[in-house]
This record gives sequence, C-alpha cells and structure tokens, in this order.
Amino acid sequence: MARDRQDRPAPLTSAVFHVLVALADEERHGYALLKAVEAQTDGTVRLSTGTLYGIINRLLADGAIADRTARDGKRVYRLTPLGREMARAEADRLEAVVAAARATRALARRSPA
Amino acid sequence: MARDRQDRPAPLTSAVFHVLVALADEERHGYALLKAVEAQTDGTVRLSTGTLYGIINRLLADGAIADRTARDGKRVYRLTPLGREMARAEADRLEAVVAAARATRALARRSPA
DNA sequence: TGACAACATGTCGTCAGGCGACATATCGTT
DNA sequence: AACGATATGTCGCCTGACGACATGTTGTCA
Repeated sequence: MARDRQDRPAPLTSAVFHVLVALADEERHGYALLKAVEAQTDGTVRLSTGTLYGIINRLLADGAIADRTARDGKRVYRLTPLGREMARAEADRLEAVVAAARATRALARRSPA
Repeated sequence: MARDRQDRPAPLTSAVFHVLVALADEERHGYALLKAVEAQTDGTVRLSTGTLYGIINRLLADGAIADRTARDGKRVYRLTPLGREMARAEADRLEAVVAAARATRALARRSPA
C-alpha cells in the first residue's frame, strides 16, 4: 500500500526524481517520459519500461501524479500539487547535499576554467 | 562481486553518496559516520547500522575506501583516490540534475529573499 | 509491398540494497 | 547499580530497479 510515503521527507530514489522533473512543466505519456529522462541526462540515465511503470503506478497510488487518456488513446501523466511539493523538497534536499559535498576540500569544484 | 562498478558513471545511491561525502576530508569510524551523516543532513537522514555496514563492505570491496585499525581499537575508514573520483562524479551528476529541475517553472527556486 | 526501426504500453521474475531488529561490549554519568 | 551513549556487527525481510519478454501501431525506405 501507499502508507506513509508522503509524510516523511524521505529521499526519493534517483529514478523517481527524474520522472517527477520530466513532468514538472508539461504532461507526457510513458514513452515520452523515457525519452525526456534520457535527454535531461545527456543519455546517461535510461529507465527500462519495467522501472518506469513501477514508478508510475506507485506515484499514481500516492497521488503524486494523475493520469488522463488523450484523444489519440495515449495515457498522459501530469504532476499533482503533492507531486510538485515532493519534487521541490527533493530538489532542496539534493541541493543541500551537493553544497555539503562542495564544502569539503576533496570534493570542491575544480577551478571553473 | 565488485564487477564494473567504477567504469560506468552509474548513479550512486543516496546513502552511499552520504558516506563518501562524510569521509571526504577526514577518516572516521563506523559510528562516527552514522553521526556525521545525520549532522550533514540536519538529522533527516539516519542510516541504520545494517545499511552502513553493507555499504562499507561494498565500498571496501570496490576499493573506494580503505580501513585501518586505530590505536584505540576502532576501525577507521578513509577515502581512496577512486572513492574520491566516484564522489566527485556523483556530485557533478547531482548538480546537473538539480540544475535541470530548477530550470523548470514548477520547480524553480523561490525568490531568494 | 515488404521489412524494419521507432513509437507505445505493459508484465514478470530476479536481484541488489536499505532497513529494522537483534546481539554484544565498553564507557561515562548519576 | 543502572542507564544511555558509544561502538561494531549479523540476519532476514521487503521494496524497488532492471532486463527480458509480449504485443501492437505508425512511419519510412528500398
């Protein structure tokens, strides 16, 4: 069941966050999500359809996304306000983690050219 | 086995990255790692010991960290050059993902005061 | 027109990884 | 003496990611 997924500020998995970001500004259908994530990451992150539909079903159950059937029969997904908040919280969290990493000597950004 | 963990730019799990960052500038023993991660994340991320030692053993096997027994008997861990590179790569990756998220209207940073 | 790639949606089994629970032991404080 | 914090570690469960498979449509090119 969906349980307590939305009450914790639990770190989202990388894959879930990618999906949420891909839906941030526009609704997309499944295959378009696959391509959007790939494009967003310069081709480095490629979700398998198994991963994608697992994520979609969980996000739907949690109310983070909603779905709709378009006129051409495609199932399109969009972010709900809850999903937007989850993505926002995760972006904040990641930003803080990266900042912590960059604050160390060993992981500081290389001199920016 | 350790397989091909270092040749792919594979996204690290959140927990693994936290451990690597906690070891960036100074060596620590297990319990100190637990506390360091907690402190780094304002208490939001708490690794269980089960999680921690699983991660430690994998990182040791992969050559991302090395261990040493201190005079007081504590097992202390430190980052190897490989581990540093892994952490760096992950920091770069996360930075790009956050940038992509912030580039959307829905997830843009709130007006910075 | 036939073939093939890209588009599109989905299921299933496996496996790695995270996590809570448990097991010990020491040390400092009250 | 008792208790909580420090300290290290194992075990089993469950979630989630992933590759493989299944199926059908649309577009393009020879």
